[in-house]
Amino acid sequence: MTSIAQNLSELVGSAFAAQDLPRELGQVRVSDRPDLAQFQCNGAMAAAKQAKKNPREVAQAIVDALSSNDIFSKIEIAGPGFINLNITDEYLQDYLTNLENFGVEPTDEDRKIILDYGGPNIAKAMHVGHLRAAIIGDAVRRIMNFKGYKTLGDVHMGDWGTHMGMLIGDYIREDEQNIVLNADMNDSNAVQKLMDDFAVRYPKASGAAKENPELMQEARDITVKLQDKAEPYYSIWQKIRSISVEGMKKTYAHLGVEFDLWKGEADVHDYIAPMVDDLKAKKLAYTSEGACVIDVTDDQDKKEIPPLILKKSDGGVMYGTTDCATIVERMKLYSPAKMIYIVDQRQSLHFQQVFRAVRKADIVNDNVELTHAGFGTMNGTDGKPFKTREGGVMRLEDLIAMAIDKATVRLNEANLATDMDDAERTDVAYKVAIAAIKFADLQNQRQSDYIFDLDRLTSFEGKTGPYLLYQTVRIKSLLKKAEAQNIKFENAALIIQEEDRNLALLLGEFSDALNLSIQNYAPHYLCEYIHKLAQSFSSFYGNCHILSEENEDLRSSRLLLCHKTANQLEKALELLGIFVPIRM
RNA sequence: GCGCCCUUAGCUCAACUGGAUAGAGCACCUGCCUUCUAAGCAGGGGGCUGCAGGUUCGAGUCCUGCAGGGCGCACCA
Repeated sequence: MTSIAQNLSELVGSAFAAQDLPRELGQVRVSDRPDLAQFQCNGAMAAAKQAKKNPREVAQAIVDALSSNDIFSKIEIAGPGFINLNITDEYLQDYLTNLENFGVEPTDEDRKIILDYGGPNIAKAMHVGHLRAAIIGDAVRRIMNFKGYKTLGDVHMGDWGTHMGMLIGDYIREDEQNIVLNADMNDSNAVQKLMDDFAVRYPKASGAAKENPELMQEARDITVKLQDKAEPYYSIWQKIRSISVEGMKKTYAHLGVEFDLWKGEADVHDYIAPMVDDLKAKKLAYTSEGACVIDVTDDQDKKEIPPLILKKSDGGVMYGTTDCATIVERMKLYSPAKMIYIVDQRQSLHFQQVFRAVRKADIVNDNVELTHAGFGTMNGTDGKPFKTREGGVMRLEDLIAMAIDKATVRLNEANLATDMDDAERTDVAYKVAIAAIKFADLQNQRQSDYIFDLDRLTSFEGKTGPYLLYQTVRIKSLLKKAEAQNIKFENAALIIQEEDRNLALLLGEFSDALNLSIQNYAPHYLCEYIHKLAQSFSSFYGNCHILSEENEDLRSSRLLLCHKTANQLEKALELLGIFVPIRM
């Protein structure tokens, strides 16, 4: 069970193979000229080039081989050698009637896939800069899980670097470390107060260290001591970390972003010393300018790649060190097939260094894929890296709150809100808000920069998350009415007519979109598909009688088509981390 | 200086990895709520895909050069 195009690819591929041509050239895709055909295969032209034959002759041989097949209602050669294909309505009915798992074939990969899509620093308020990694990573995780991959999402927070030295240094200098040490973790007010304290103190300490070299040096020294787990630094750190994690979990939960592993840089500390010793023994690590480094250059390099620093000259470790050690740990614990880092594109040199280092050190072999699935920078409407009017970065919680407010206003304007109780209204506003934010972000291609536009992120009309929810809710409302009228349609025969055909064909594309998203670690392919499906339904809904259709067979058929559409929309949205309210 | 990325409609973005007539949303214009939710539908205008060459049956997509923008280049993450 796959998509319609994949099914056709097998047939056409066999026809190519029978002509001693590469099977892959039989790849069939949905036509980009729907006025000419439903599906197309372009392989004949490529095959002709390889075999030095006339493309139309090659195409003709394929067409002849396919013509005995009764699932095609049209097979034509067009232009230089396009093979245009239409399927019969009987085939389409049959495909949809037997549709299982939305046409998605499970993978047979049973090793783990590790997804790294968090990276927030502890003690810092989460801001909109954390949005993309969280949303894209969570969607990739959900999508891969649905395909049957065994994923592990790791938040991998920044908790072992110099920024911790700055914060701890500030507490000690002000002699206020007891605020942290004595905080009662069971008192939610105290915890909140401390988080607010971090939010003020950290920027202050960080700014001061940047201006004052002595403070910076002090922060570095404390960081080294912390990394040696010396007191009182380590105790203060532990408390800061556990409080921060609590806040972080709350925000991620609010966003509907989930992780399997709540690990940080510090968790792999014990792997570092043995790893460095091993690298020294292998003569890969050496001392340069007082630091312990590993060379990662390659003969074919066109640019200079600096070595990866494992230990700074003061003995401290950097995030490259912990990243390598994390890979050591992941190999040991999970022996994964892939590790995918969904991290800002600007980190690409860093990941290149890390990946080379661990391959060179034989920490991972060629059976393990290491990918930096980078995403573009979030810019403001002026094209520069995003800042609020006050010059800061907008907090993630503020963004969510704004979107919820806007959704609540919109909801109160609608007539149907009057009979909702407060709990339902709150739930609907929340779901609409999250859908708006997530879909606005996810529909962008992952790797290019994008403009952070608050109006767009909290927009509910047009190509938005709420539009998709709305269409899904409309179908579900119809189905509920059908149920209330005791209309049974689950076992109805599908009747494909002109009005239904586009929607029906689209239902057979789900797996194509899903696979593209997986291959590229890019949810925007799935977004594109969902939008097309929702639009196609909306058009269908506007043009056809469904519940009000007088012909009972046709009515049942259409209800069944609606039912399948709703299921697919709801599932696809779920894979993006978007959830559908009962009504809106 | 070296290297990576980007430039598509007025704006924000797509284009199934080289295919046919480059598609959506916003904004603008024209219709449609006494039939299933108007957060909607039907339709319209709007493009030398930054510029110039090249590769080939075929280029927004690949190669070269140029212009403009962003980013990264040893002890921050």
